[in-house]
Amino acid sequence: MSAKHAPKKNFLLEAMPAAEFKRIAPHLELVSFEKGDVLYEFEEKLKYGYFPTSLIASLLCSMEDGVTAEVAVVGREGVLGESIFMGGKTALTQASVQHAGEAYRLKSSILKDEFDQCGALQHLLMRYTQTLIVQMAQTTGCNRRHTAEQQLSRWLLLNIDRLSSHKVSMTQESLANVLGVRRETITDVAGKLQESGVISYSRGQIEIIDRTKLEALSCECYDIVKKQYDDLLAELAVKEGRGPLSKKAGSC
Amino acid sequence: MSAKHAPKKNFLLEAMPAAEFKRIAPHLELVSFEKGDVLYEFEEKLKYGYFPTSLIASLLCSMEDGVTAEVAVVGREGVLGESIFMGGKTALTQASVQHAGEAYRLKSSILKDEFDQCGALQHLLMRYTQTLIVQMAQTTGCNRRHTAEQQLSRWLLLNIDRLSSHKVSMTQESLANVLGVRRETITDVAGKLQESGVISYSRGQIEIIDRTKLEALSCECYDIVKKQYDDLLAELAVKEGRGPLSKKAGSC
DNA sequence: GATGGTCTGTACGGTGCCGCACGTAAATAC
DNA sequence: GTATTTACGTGCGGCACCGTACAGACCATC
Repeated sequence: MSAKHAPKKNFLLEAMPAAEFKRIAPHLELVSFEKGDVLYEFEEKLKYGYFPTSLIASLLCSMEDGVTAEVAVVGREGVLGESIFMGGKTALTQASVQHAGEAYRLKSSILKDEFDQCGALQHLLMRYTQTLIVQMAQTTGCNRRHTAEQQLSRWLLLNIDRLSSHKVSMTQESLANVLGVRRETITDVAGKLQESGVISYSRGQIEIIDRTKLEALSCECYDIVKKQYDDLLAELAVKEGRGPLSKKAGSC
Repeated sequence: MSAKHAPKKNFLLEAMPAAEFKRIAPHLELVSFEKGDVLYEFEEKLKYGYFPTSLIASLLCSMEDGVTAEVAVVGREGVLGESIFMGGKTALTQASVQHAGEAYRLKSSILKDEFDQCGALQHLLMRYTQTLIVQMAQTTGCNRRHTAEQQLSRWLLLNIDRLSSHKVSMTQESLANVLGVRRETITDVAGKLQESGVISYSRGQIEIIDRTKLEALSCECYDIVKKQYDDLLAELAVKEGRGPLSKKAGSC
């Protein structure tokens, strides 16, 4: 199931120059995942890196008592399995599929080798890792300082951005897991959002009715992460047409 | 004030092969910082990367209302200013000095150029960035799930590890800022630790009396971050003698 | 159309931390 | 040695979220 040139969109793959993409294209496999699938566990040896096209995954920190907390959201703008190219062998977090969909997977060895060519892919992956770090930092602060309502709003916004849809499929139970709160707290908070006409919610189907209100209810964390994401995309778009990325010639 | 070969210890610099170190050595400047100094603000353009030898800095996420929350701790095992080599221009977080001390600073351009040689330094910095990511992820979860007492214990342990001392100089006010809680909460929690003979505390001087108890009071987050840190150090030690790092020959 | 599973709503006491206000004691300044 | 600053202690009401328990509402299946 080797991929044609960008049949489905992953923004990082899309931004690669054609010559480089050709090298890895034969090794890309498009695979499907269901909600709840775990791409890898914390400290697990990584066989593949994943470039989502339609799925969305959460990077989760799972605690001793079994509860979890989301560290970051990754969709088609990113990649899963940073530690492959960052020089480690094992996963830095758990990665869990929140919205079913597809991703290109690439064997760790291939990904690492291509990364070590010090070409465009290296730049792209590191650049993306930066946005991931900012998202993690902001999530840390958000967990410390903001209310469940703000966090739910932020989460919904981050996810519909990555879905290009105003509908999210997610039970209160699942939301509680990613946000690291009780299921009842979600019932409470989501209920308020529904009353004020911001969302409608029924048996795991959330529909965003009033995005503007949702943004107002969210905290600055959304804006900060969004800005990073936008900056990254803008940068990727500039490179389109697959010219060489602006990298110092001969630096490697 | 160019540096001799490793006159003070920064573990990353120490782990560089001699040939590479020679290239950057003339550009390293040893500089002193006081507690409270801000090395860079979030989104600030970075002039220098910093390799701490004796100082300890916090990476902080600062919120709209002026409050802050610590995202990670960086000491002589690490580097400050990742975004220089990760391809961005601006700081991903604020970096604030918690314990006065020294660091080697290196102009961004020099650091970036050396990084782009795809040699040992690149590997080292990326490897370190990984441990940083794990620390951030764990801090996120810790903020979500653990009590102020657990977090204070974790913080103290992380810091004395980096100081090789059992004394920490830090007012309750400062502690409240990094942990993202009220000053009074620190009074409360630190008071309990003092009563049970774990620490002694007087006007900004904390002394760890019973490290074992402190570890018991801390959460698993300390162990996880510590393990990452130990693994990194072990890896660096193996490379000592400044042989070439195990990097695929000719990959660049 | 009865059954069992999934998903959501509600209720109640408990607690960890907040916000605020004020008091005190040690260090510093002069 | 008096004044001021810095650091710490305390007390009280409040609130967000927790833990637990249970009830209803919707869905699938047969």
